[in-house]
Amino acid sequence: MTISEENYIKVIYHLSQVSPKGVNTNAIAGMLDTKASSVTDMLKKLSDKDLVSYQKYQGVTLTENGFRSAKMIVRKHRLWEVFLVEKLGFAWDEVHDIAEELEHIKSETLINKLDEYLDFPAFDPHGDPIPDVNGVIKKVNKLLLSEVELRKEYQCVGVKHSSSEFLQYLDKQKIALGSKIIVKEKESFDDTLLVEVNSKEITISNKIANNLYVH
Amino acid sequence: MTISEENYIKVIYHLSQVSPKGVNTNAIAGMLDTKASSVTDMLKKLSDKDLVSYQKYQGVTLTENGFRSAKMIVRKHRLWEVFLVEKLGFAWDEVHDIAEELEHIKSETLINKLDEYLDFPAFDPHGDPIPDVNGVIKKVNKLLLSEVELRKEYQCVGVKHSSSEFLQYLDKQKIALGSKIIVKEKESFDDTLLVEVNSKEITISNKIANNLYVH
DNA sequence: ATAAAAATTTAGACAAAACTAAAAATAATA
DNA sequence: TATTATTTTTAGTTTTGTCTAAATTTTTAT
Repeated sequence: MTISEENYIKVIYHLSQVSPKGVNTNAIAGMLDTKASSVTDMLKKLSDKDLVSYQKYQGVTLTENGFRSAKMIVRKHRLWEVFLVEKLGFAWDEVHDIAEELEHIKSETLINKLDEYLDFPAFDPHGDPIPDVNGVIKKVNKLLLSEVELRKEYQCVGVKHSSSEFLQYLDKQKIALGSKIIVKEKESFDDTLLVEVNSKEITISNKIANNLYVH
Repeated sequence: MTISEENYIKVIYHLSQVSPKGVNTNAIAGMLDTKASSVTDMLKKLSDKDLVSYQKYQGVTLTENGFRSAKMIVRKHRLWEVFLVEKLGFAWDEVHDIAEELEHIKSETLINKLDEYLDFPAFDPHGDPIPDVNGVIKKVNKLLLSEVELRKEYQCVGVKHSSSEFLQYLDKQKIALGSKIIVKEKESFDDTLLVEVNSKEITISNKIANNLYVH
């Protein structure tokens, strides 16, 4: 697989989680910052290689092969992110682009040795699960902070989108994965939350609450 | 720079060490396993980018820019090799191809953090020097085992070519970088050496002696 | 010095992955 | 249902890096 093919497969994998019955050409184009016509070309090629099943105008799904490949790319991406944060001391908002390159390094042995070196982590620095050597993904029932019950204690376990701005906001508020969090009040007008983290009370917008997973 | 451009620059850098007054088109083609005509095309492009100075039929040399870039690629390659051996437990004959991919990862920050993580090594697992962040390379006056004086103690510091077969031969003979070595006798007929390593006497062919650096 | 050999470059072509513009199919709406 | 809007595909180009075959330059050898 070329780097380009891998990027398509990965994007189709992620989009499949939202639209399992078929991913749209335009959606793929949007994610890859390319044109719909380029996507069509690539889908034909991926279909010939039995990585996706594709019929004109109907969207694509991953085949067994494509699904396996996708999980291995995601595995690489997330393991490299752990390495960058845990070993090299990068901040969690700095690692995505570098991991985007590292995920295309070919060697199977490399990634399995890296996995071992990192002590077989199950989650990456953003709380996303890392497929193991067989592609098995650990499930956690997490919910968005915006959906939790009042006055109950939760723990931060992940972020929905890992944009730099959002992650840096969390850093500034000293909210990290593992932080205990309790929603004290919910403002019914704009869904702003009054929460307790690190024994301090802060207010959190609905937009933030909609992007933070707790457990 | 594209990956392909980087590979050309790196090869020109290595060949320049042997032919400093101009590297031949064919030599480059040989190293990259490509055709001379492809090399000519690329040399024009690299020349336009001021990475090499090139005039038809006269061979190429690196410009200041090209030289700096080349050293950074070599720096990346060798730092990754150290990482693979020291941290991930690869054998020294297994790391070349993987480092060949890793050397093209773009981030400056990444490589400097890796350098720090590895404790700023000056040499890679094969004894080759690693350019520092400013491109400065530590020189060591090393000589080939075939050129040393009899009965004097030397230390292995590097290999000339790091082919798997050669490295595995050294492993088998328990010769590692840092091993003390003394040449006891030299057979004048075929230049075979009788040497002492690890308090054991072994015979070493001229071909081996011509590929092992000592100090 | 000249012919033969080797090395290098040019010219033209190809595959991969992208693009633009136009055509076709599907979805949405009056 | 007919029409419009949106999405997707097709057709034809472009760029990058490669190739083959032919032409040119340089080197070697007679």
